[in-house]
Amino acid sequence: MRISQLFYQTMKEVPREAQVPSHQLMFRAGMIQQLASGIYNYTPLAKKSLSKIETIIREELEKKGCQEVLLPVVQPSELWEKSGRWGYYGPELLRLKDRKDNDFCLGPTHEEVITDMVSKVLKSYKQLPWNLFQIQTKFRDEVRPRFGLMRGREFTMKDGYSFDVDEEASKVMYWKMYDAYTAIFKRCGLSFRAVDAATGNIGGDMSHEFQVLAQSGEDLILSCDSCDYAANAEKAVTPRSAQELTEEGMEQTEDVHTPACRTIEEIADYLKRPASDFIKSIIYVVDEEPVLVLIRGDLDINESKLQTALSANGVFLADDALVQEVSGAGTGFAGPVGLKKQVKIVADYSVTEGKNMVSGANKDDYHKVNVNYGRDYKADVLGDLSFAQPGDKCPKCEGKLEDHRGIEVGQVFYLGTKYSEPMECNYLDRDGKSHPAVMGCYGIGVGRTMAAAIEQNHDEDGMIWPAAIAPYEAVILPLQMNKDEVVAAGEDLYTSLRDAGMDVALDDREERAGFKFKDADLLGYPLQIVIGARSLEAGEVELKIRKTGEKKNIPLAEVKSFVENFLKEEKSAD
RNA sequence: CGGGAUAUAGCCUAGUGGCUAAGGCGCCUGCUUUGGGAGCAGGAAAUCGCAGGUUCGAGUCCUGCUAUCCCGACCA
Repeated sequence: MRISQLFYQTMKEVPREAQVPSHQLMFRAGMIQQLASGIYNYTPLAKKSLSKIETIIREELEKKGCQEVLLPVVQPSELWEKSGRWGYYGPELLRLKDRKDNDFCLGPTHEEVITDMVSKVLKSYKQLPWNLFQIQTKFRDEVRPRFGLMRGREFTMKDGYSFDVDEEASKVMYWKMYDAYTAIFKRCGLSFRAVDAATGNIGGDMSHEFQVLAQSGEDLILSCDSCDYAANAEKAVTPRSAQELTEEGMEQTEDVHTPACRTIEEIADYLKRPASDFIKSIIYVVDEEPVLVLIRGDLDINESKLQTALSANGVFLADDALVQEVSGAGTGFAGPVGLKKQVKIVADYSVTEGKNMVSGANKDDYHKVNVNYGRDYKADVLGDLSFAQPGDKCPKCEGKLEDHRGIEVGQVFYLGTKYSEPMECNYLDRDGKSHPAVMGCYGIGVGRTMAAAIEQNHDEDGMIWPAAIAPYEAVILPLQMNKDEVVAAGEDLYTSLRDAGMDVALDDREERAGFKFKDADLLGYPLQIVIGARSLEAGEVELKIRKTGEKKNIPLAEVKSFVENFLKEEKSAD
């Protein structure tokens, strides 16, 4: 590409809105423009990088026997009603109507459509397995889009879905995809970790996230300092377990007056006891049923674990009216003993760890002291509902968990028959018996991967692209555009590198040297090939490796092989 | 959805109720310059987010709306 013809513009300043490095730098480099909140235009530089990521994805998936399809963005509500998600997907699902007043949505994901598609073709076990993927636009009406491409509303995603005869075959497929993802992100030149993850709304019971390690990451990851255990903090297992309490030392419960003490902090302060002496009692609505959730006062309820523990489709905080109805008191005074309305009680292991705890008394302005698990109340479900903390013991070994920030660029799920059953995606086995296909699903955020690469690889001068996904692998910078021999050397080199199959740019603009250097640093070409009058007299050009800042003079005749070797090495997956 | 903030030229910003809304970046013309975002001269570019209101007078004050960002809640 001749930069003089490239559609782009670089800038020295960034808008106040851009907060994270990838957003700021992509803006300054003219790669993206914001069209609306969470919705962006991608200019040629961005599109080139995206395409390279997509190519890597396609190559690695095809190696595993995956086949590419293309499914609609606009999807009829019927499919979503069939899977049950039309009801509980919530406002993130952008719904619209056509001229005939029929309901549609913009696809935030494609389980429904693909399962429907496959069900029309699937007849026999002989056809399986299938693994289908697409690279396509998704729309999710995020409550709070932010950080440029990191959390947009409209974005490009590779989503894949596998169909197998049984759980065993599906799990083999799962690990095959795990390997493919590992290969993909390695080839993209990213430093990442695969971590145990929660499955959330999408369902299923096994999942890994591929997290690019970067300071600006939105996710908290906990990993063991001595074994290979790593998990998203919302999934990471805590060292707690259910304790058997003896009655020894348990004292009589008693209601105490605690006016206007609604939060743990207020009541702890008022009674002069540590937060860990309290039982935090929060009423949730779980699949339309009120549930009382208990946890020790110094811990927080992990809604993701709660949802999993109850095999629920969704968990939401109850509103004040429901709190009143269940507990008989205003918010802040609920407790497990003496509820006005008996509801299911779910408790974290932590409430079994102490005696004579304090909870709400289900009476306005009163708390109950000396509440003991087992004697005074029991939970219908007792489990691990808290967040693991850095420093906690590793659930797999004797090591300690340490924390990292991560950007989730991919996730793999084992789904089971969550979609194939309601959507009647069935096959006949050897004996003529019908079974739902066993599914897995696998996603990669393409734009987010690009943004994550920048988050992980930049300095104060600009981006530092991994060679495999750089918009251009190298740039040729003829410095004195008024000197014919400099211009000619640039043109020759440009032609020769391009003929050798390299993706290079030629900065043929009538600009001063400093200007070109600044632009080249900002755009982050892995390699800058500088052609200046001085070194050219000696038959040499100067190469600058963007990543290390290293500069070396090389005879013109050797440039091609040097660049070739450099790029080959940079793009190799280690 | 709660809290906070912002909206002035393509971009970044200044602008105390009062004259023709100011500067930088970028853009155009000419000269000059050519190894780290040069210099000089000239020029184009603004419905001050939208709608009301207060006022002799509003970019500036008030109300409503919209959009955007930040923190939190939320988030395959």
